[in-house]
Amino acid sequence: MAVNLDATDWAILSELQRDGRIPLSELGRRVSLSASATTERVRRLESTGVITGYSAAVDLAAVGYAVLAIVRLKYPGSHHEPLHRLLGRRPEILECLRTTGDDCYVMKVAASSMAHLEEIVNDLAEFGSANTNLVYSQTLPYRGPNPRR
Amino acid sequence: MAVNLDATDWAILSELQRDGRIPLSELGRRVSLSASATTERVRRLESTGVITGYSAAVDLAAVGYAVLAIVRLKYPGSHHEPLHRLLGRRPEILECLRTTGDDCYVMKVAASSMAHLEEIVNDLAEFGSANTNLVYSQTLPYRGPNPRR
DNA sequence: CCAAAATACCGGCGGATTCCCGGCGATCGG
DNA sequence: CCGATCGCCGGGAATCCGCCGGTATTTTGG
Repeated sequence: MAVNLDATDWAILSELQRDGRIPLSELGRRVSLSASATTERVRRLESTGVITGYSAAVDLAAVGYAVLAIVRLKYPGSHHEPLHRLLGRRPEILECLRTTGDDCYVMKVAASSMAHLEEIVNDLAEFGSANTNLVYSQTLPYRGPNPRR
Repeated sequence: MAVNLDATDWAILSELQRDGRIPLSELGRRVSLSASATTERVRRLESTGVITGYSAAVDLAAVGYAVLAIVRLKYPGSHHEPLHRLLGRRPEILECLRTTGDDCYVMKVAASSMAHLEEIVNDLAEFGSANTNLVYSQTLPYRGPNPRR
């Protein structure tokens, strides 16, 4: 599953994580490679599954989601389909991880207001006990993996 | 801070979150707009701060980070600089949110092995009591905001 | 050690895309 | 009614992408 990456590959990943829309020619310039060699590298990274896609980052507050919360859900039993259906129905649930420990699921939830958040948490509480923490600020917004020096 | 978005804007955001590298002409085709009108819309979304950037998504396991964990840190006191310095020194810490509740910080941490994870958590435990949960799987990988129907 | 093969890189060409215009039509305020 | 503003469209120049053959370096196998 793990692919071997050299310094140039890491440089490419770093640039593409910082700005996923730079032209390949510019990317080549930054990593000191010709455009075609860069293209080939990127294509390989994509086809080996290192790069799984590209996406625009959207500011939550700017689109009306003023509240962000971490919700931990203790979910007894093993009927997971209803939860999956809820994930499909609730775009406000932005991310959902299954974890070890007391809390089976950890989710990131966006809402436009506290009332809105309450509504979502009510839905979640149908499944188990939900523990909610509001997010003050993103001390460190998500950054992709970087080489361990 | 919040910007008003019409259905076309949301369609653009949706497409760009799904594939941040599609040509603007193709994007225009998908949202039924000319290339230049699309360009103008995207430019506006960028300059108003709705779109904060573009980035490539990198598979953690594929680059050697086989272990993912959620670490919650109870951090007494208000000396946050040392933690910030640690964030800069430890690329394995992928994300860090400051939250309400008992746990002041919630982080997402990637490691190549349990030993590696232990090392990182040791660093964190210098600051307060760290509570770690391993991630089995990403039930729902991060998806950006979508309109609340 | 040498030769053959494989790999990674470069440069150039045609087609597509982006960027920058001016122009058109609708909406708004006076 | 009229001028101004806004969003959209279409066109042309510059740029970029995808594909090609050719060259240098590394790897493989005898």
